[in-house]
Amino acid sequence: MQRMTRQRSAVTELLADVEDFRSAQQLHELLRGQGNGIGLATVYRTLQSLADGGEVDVLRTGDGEALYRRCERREHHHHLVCRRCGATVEIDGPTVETWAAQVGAAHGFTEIEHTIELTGTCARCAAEGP
Amino acid sequence: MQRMTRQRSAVTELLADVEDFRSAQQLHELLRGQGNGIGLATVYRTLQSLADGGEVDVLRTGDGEALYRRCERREHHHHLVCRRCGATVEIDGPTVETWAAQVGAAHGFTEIEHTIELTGTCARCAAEGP
DNA sequence: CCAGCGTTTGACAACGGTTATCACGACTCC
DNA sequence: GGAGTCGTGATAACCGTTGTCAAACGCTGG
Repeated sequence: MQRMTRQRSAVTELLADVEDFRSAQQLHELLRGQGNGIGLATVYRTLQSLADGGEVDVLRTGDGEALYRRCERREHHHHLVCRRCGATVEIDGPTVETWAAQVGAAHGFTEIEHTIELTGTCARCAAEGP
Repeated sequence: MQRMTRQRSAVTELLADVEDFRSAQQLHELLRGQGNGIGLATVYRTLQSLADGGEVDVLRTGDGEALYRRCERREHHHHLVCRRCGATVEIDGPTVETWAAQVGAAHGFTEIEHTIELTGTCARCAAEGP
């Protein structure tokens, strides 16, 4: 049975405020910074259980680090992420969904899943220059 | 300057034989097993340099492990991978390329890159049952 | 309100994949 | 053949993440 603790609500509230994908360690630091004492292990556990429940989305960075974000929509969708500032736009692409299913079926594969993530530089970051 | 050593050619030859995505550690074991003494660090280094040169493709598994594979085509493409046996089909999708570029541009993002990977169960594995 | 009990927490250790270190060996060019 | 360069490999360090376990906590029924 799931219990509501101070730590758990601190994490969910923080996620509600933060727009972009953040690592577990960043979230831990933020919580510490705002006076909410919390253990790192607890942050990981909480994020994991939220992810399992589909409450947050998980993204793997190029070097294997996991990033978390609370998304607007709970249904299946993808992301367009700024490589500079992490700003994120939620995307849904009926086009690619059907494309993925067709390609899989064409090669005799079943139970197709797909990972689609777009990365770019957002307008604001592009304006700032290097 | 790149030098051709016994270890380097052992890795590239092994990659030429192996069809599916393998982890650095698996490749290391294979090399050891076939009598080719080689250090783990060297395997990592070699794979990294091959990946930098676009000679092999790198795939990140769900838990952050890196998998390597020597692909037929050097141009940009994607993969359909069997989640059971690792069998891989190379895919190119003009559809998704243009879709990705359009979606990015529509949100003011520039220098769009995309990650698209399909996972499924191949016909052979599906036939075997659980 | 309180006691009891199962859950959650958190400091810390352990883990697993990857990368850095550095002494040694191999190769190259003169 | 000697000097300088580059590659190797055992080992240690790294870093994100997960396991451990006693203590603290939240809930529930009395």
